[in-house]
Amino acid sequence: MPRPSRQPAPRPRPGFATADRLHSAAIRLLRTLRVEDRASGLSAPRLSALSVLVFGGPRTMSALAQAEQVQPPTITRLVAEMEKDGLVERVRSEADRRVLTVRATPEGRRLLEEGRRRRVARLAAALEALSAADRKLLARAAELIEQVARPE
Amino acid sequence: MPRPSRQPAPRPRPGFATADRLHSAAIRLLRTLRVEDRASGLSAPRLSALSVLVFGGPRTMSALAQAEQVQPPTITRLVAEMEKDGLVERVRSEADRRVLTVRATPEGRRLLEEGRRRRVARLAAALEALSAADRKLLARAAELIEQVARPE
DNA sequence: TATATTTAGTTAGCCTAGCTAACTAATAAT
DNA sequence: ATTATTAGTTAGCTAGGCTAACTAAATATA
Repeated sequence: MPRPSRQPAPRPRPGFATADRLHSAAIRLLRTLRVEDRASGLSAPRLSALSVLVFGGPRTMSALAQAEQVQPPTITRLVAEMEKDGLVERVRSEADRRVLTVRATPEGRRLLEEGRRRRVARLAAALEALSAADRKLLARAAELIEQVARPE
Repeated sequence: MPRPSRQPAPRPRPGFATADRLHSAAIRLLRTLRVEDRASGLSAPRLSALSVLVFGGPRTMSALAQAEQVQPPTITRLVAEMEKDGLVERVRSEADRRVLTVRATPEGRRLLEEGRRRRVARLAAALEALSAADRKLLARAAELIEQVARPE
């Protein structure tokens, strides 16, 4: 008996099952590592913004909003509070006086890197349960994911 | 010249570099897929809680709080609002009348699964840029990550 | 059995972080 | 010169985080 629906049967993409498993694994991985974030004393939005600035470099308010997938007013306030706490600095652009460039302060960078070290250390400890070959496979997988997960 | 620090030189763990790369890759991956979440009309905390209930099954308020790594009052309110919106239900336990079990409603499940489908579809599309062998490698990597990222 | 302790969850009240709408100031286009 | 566009802010609302203090049920203890 044919399917009664009006739409054609969904053609299964080759990588759908893999995508599903990879998606779940990534969620579970980050959920597990997130427990280390409490120790930093920074909220999730602050850690996330700081990570963009530290690992991706300084950028304008708008660019930061886009990276964080939030609206501009959210960034205005977040950055204002973070600046008050000495985590970031805003610099007015000479070329275009409307534009503000935000960058992490040394203190902000230090805090973020410390937190990241804790997360990565926990993951590294967990990876020791694997064989060297499996770790190698994961390293390669990380490369592939970076390749594929380019923000469009 | 020996290092002047008081602590012994940090012995590099075998998997530290791999852990670092994997961590970055996972962050970038989920950041990329997150753009699909707007379409669900649900906030990040709601999607996250719903995902625990749908994929991990019903659980008590406390267990949900622990899974979400938030304090009990946060869950009380989140669940109350989600119940009002028909996403979850609370059921008083017969055995212990203090305990409430939370579960997703069919509507909650439907919304979550739709959203997940969108995220996974986007990832699957991206994976088509890879060779079948590379996709196979990622499937294996997902298994390894699941193995390693057990919430302790 | 009566009381005390522990446990599950809620309420109150505060702060941060999300949003839209409406604004200012600077630049670019007409 | 004027108009339109762009970058960011302000105002004001809602959702979601916290701690402290509470209620009610279950468990332990005197």
